[in-house]
Amino acid sequence: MPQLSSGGGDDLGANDEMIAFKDEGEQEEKIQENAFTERDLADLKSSLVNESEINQSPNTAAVRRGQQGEHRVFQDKHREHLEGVSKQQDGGMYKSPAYPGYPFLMLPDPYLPNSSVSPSSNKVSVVQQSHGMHPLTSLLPYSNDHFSPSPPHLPTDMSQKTGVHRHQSQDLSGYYSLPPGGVGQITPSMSWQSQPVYPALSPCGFRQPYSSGLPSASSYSRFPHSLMLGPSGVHPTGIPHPAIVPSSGKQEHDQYDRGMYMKPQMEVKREKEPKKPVIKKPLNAFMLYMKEMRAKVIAECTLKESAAINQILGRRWHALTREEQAKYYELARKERQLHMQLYPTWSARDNYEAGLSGVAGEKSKADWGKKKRRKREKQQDSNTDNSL
DNA sequence: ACGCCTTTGAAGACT
DNA sequence: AGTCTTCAAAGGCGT
Repeated sequence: MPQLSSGGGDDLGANDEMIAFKDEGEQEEKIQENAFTERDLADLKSSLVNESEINQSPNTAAVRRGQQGEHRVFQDKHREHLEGVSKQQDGGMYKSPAYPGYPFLMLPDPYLPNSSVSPSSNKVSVVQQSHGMHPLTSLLPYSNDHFSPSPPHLPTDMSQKTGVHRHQSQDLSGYYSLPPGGVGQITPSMSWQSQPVYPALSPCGFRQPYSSGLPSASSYSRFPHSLMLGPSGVHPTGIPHPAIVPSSGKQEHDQYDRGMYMKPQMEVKREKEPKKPVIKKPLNAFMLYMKEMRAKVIAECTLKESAAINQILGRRWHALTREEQAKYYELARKERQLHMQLYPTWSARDNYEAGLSGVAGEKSKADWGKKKRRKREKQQDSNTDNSL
């Protein structure tokens, strides 16, 4: 792999890595992406409309799968690259920052209550955003007061569950400058706040400033509202950890995400029907990227449909340089580490069908199999249609 | 009210 | 080991 052969410890942006992109046609895509014009957006919109008008043609899905396969090639390679990156980073990347910084989670000095981010500081404070925040993103702000390896608010079976496959990460301190038992502070290497992380190219390809649709302060432009932290840094609900949400599906997730915090109406509902909280999955790199960029796409493309936005973001994701993507991969890795640290007993399986069952992790295998079959049948149907 | 769409990546289940 | 499935976010839309 070119990216792995980049010298074992060399900078992420080695030339040979880019050559690999070019060979895979990614370079072309990048060029196209940079040239993503308003017309492209219109095309995308119209194509979306057409897709729906063409009766959700399975061919579209097939094409998309093909494209995904294409992407997978890149992703696989990229993943391998990042594994190499991670090894490098493990070796002290965050002692000597390789990246300009992370676009979110950490706030520049002006936004930090104690201005904890400073070259001389060994820790980065992260405060809570008020709404629309990723649960795990909000994990970071939690102080040691809130953290315990087995948070008291967790359902008891979380800690007692058998078959625990998670264990305390021993190398977490390599990423977070953790005091004994402490989480919520990060090593200071992300001295990113002084540099623009992304080119001034909008998600739609518009080369126009973000001044119109986004917060006027340029500093804020890198912090979409969904990633902005709230004033207090304290979870208003009293739930010690925002990654834990009521377990009944989208609606409550939305409540969580938008205000994060339970509305009175919700409290009434909870009184009637107490539900076990759900610990959400940590966001992967792309999800983190989407979370950051979504607001910009919405503002500049006047799009609201998430499906369309996600398509744009998917393209832009592939248009990112490896260095840019690596930032998100690394951040996602950190979040996984933190999540693992906070919830050592948590498993992704806990949330399988959690929304339907209302009881995380207790959905029967049979029910899970039903859904699998249903989806499989769905795909078979589309394949059948394609073959006709 | 709830599921789908749409994206990528991680994790778990399955073959 | 390799493949498949689910879930994570988001908000409009359809049922």
